[in-house]
Amino acid sequence: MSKNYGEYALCMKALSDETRVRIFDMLSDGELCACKILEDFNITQPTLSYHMKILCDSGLVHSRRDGVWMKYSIHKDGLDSIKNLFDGIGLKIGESNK
Amino acid sequence: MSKNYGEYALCMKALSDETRVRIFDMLSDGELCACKILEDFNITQPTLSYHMKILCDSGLVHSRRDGVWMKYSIHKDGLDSIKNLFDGIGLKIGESNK
DNA sequence: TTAATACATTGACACTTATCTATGTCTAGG
DNA sequence: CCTAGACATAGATAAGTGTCAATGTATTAA
Repeated sequence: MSKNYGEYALCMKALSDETRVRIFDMLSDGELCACKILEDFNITQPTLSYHMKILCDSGLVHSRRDGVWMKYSIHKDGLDSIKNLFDGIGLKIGESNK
Repeated sequence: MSKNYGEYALCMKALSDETRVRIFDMLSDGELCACKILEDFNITQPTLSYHMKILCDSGLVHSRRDGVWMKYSIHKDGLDSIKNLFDGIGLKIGESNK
């Protein structure tokens, strides 16, 4: 199974904006709706919507409707994918330092 | 110690390009000189120089002169920093799924 | 059906990015 | 002191990004 660097780059791009990496970290505490996230930032609602779309398209964040609200949470598979990349690199680096 | 999201975003931005994430992964096998890296890509030398500067500025890659050559390697501290971010998030997500 | 609320989409804009060609800088050998 | 090789910098440019105001869409409640 060869690595899909395009997908890795897409995930990194999703987290390459300070607002988005903050949102991603917020979601580690559990599911949040858009209006709750919006309270923490000085951006407009359309801008947040734009950022959430990028996070969801990357596969790192999952969304679902709950009535009028959109609930966002971390998509474990997406997180595991990049964790595996860095863990693998870390192992190889660590080995060479022994 | 609060998280420096700006630095995280900078690291992610450094890896948000497919060429750069490939280079970073290549470096997990050990130090490489620019001319060796260049062989693996269809880009010009100035473009590679541009990418290496971004990787170095992010703190993820270390560079040193060796005579005429520039040798690049992964900067362990930079890698550990983002590994800690994802590990921390992974732990919180894992806990909530127990 | 109407209104209110939450979110998405569109269009515009300034700014950033990835790439190239051309040129500059630094190091080692002769 | 030249020259050649390896890398960096500058300038140009097409494409992409983050932001907003304005508007559209979908859901719930009355």
